[in-house]
Amino acid sequence: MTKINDDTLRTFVGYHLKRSFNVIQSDLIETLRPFDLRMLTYSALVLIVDNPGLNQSRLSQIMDIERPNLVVIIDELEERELITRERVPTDRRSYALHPTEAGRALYRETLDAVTQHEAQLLSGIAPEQLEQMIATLKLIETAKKGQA
Amino acid sequence: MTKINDDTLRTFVGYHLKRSFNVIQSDLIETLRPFDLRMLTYSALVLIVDNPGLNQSRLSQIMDIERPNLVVIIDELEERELITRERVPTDRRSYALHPTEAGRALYRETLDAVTQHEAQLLSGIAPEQLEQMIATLKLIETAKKGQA
DNA sequence: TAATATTGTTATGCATAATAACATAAATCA
DNA sequence: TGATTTATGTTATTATGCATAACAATATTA
Repeated sequence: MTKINDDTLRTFVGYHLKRSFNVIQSDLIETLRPFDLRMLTYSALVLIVDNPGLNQSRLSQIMDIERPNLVVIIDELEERELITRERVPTDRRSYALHPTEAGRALYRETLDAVTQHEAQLLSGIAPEQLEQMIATLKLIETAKKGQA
Repeated sequence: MTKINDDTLRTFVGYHLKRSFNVIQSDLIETLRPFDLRMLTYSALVLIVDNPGLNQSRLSQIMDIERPNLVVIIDELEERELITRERVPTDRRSYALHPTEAGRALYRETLDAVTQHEAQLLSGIAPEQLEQMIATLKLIETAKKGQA
């Protein structure tokens, strides 16, 4: 069983990003499973609770997904009565998204669970080191627009 | 156009990882498009060139994907005559994967392109800062097994 | 030898993500 | 004002990534 050489791929920042993200993602999926939430439905719920009244267009922008892909997510949250779609009088094309009381309750429950699971997963890493990394990740996030 | 609040999601390391990875991934997809390669077919090609003779089982392990999902990737690389599948005499269940000359040539071309594109994308970030981040990412990568 | 495990494969399903086309409504502009 | 353009949400469609079950061929083990 000779060890496989991935040194070439290791020269890419993206390779490291993907592999580490996979670990966190697996953990998150397991954490959300008992609540019957997927990553995207969870993200959407959090953003709606924190930004009540926003519309789907804005939500799809911040979530970095296309509007058509958001429709099914919102459908699911609405069907489960975690959020509501309300016509906006001043712009009858769009819907204002609001959490229900059940939505807010689920938000609190899941926030606790997700926070604790991630903290547990990363418990072996110094907080300052994580903060340092997040600062660099933010630079990458804005690299597209920021560069020449 | 009020700014959307994603402070809650920003408390999660995974959120930052995902957003920054998206930026790098978009760039990589564009870089690979002229070569008609996707991320996974590219990764597989690189690993086969760097580890000639390995089999699909081992390759799927290092790539962190399930064996069934590797089959189509290998099919494509073989069909394009970038690699070959060769029966192993000592274990007739498995195939030894080898790059063709065309495969090695494409490897060299794409390696240059990918390296340069990533360097350009991240040119605004200090190399030491990136190295520091990679060290942290490696810790996360092994967090699953490493923790209690 | 019989039972078990491994390799590669097919089939299948779910989640994520992108595009085209459309109806409705709003904004622009000429 | 009326005509054109733009924005919002939607449906349909497609590609990609990723997981599981089941299987034939082969190898290993008990």
